Amino acid sequence: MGRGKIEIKRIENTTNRQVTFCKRRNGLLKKAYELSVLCDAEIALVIFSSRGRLYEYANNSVKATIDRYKRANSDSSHPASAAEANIQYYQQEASKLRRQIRELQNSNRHILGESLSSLSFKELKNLEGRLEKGISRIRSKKNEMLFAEIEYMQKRELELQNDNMYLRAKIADSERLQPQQQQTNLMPSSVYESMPSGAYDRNFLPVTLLEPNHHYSDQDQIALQLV
Amino acid sequence: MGRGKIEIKRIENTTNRQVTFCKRRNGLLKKAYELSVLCDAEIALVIFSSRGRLYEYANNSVKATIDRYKRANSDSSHPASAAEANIQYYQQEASKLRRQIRELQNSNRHILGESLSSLSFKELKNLEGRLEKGISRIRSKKNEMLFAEIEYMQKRELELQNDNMYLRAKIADSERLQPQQQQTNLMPSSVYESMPSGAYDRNFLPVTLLEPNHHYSDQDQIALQLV
DNA sequence: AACTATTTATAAGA
DNA sequence: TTCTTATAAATAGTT
Repeated sequence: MGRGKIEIKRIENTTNRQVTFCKRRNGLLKKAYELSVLCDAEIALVIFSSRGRLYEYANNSVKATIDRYKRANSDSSHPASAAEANIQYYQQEASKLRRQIRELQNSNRHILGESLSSLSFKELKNLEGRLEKGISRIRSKKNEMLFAEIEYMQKRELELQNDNMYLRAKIADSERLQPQQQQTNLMPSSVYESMPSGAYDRNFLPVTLLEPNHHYSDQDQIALQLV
Repeated sequence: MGRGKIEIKRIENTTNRQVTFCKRRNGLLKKAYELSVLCDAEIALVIFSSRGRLYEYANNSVKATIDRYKRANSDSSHPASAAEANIQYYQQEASKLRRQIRELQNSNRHILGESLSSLSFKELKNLEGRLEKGISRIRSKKNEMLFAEIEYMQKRELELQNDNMYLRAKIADSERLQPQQQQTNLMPSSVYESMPSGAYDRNFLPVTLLEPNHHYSDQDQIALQLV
């Protein structure tokens, strides 16, 4: 594969041999990986370069696969030791778990509209239905959060109005008791009086976005635009 | 490398997976051989198919190379017994896999609109977007299948019409040659003549639902109502 | 480390 | 399974 064809025999030129080793080693490792994934095979690959450097690939672990190799070669005759039995157990466990993961990943992919080719029309229709239900639940949840936030803000508004009234009453009192003092700016006109109150007829509402498990203080407010 | 590109993920279709395994296994063994010869490397390759069959390649011997591998790995760290190391490895592996499963299950649940309480508003919005994309992909796929089916039916209709014309011509011929015989019912009026032909102005169309990887015969047709 | 002309591998179909 | 063929991927030789 390349500019020219080469015979399969030892490459005598050292540099050339090293470069080719590097390229083909990577190729081989990649192919081993692909085979293991595509075909669900257990693979162990150990490579020593001519200068003794070690490279390896294994989808499980080289040791585990080699153990299995030894067992497979030993004719299944002699009884497995306790340790081996243990290892077998864990290997089975792991492969069960991997299968489960594959299934979940598939289902996840399907739900997000990927790898759909393997599905039948009926399955697609089913999936569509489930997605629609999911999306509507998510929207409900969003709405719920928004309304909770609005409610919170309305309560807060009332509190502030009450405080406000109380403060103004207090100021009015103090004016009555000491009318000779200058008090021009002590009683600002309230924002709440200069616009129609009540949240329902607002088109835009800055709300604090409630974060779950977050303790609120007046400092950390986030403006959120209702869409 | 082939008629189409494939994703590197487990091939779900069993036959397909086995065929691919056979081809790629041979490819991998060949590559391992070539690397060992070209670059004077020591290689051991062990492959277990998903059904447990063993394939191997080694230029020296698997055991010798594995021994060298063990020696190469054993300096530096203290030599825990192979069995112990294995068990540790698998225990870690299993717990990693279980965590992964939990995460996937969570994500799956969220996608279907369950267990939403732990999500923030922003995460919900994000999720909504992904679901919308997913649903639109699913709908595209459904449409694609329906259109493919319609196209197939249109082709089939044309074929049948042609056959029909051919048969009627033949009957007409035979009538001309043997006008003395009774032939009252030999030439039925065609369905295709008694209704406006062409699929475009139909509101309802019975279609065969193409199932992927299914070999079609005229026997297994499924009526599908277009919605 | 890139680049590319070729060779190889292989996916899909028969 | 095995063969064929169109296409994707790997890589030999070069810069």
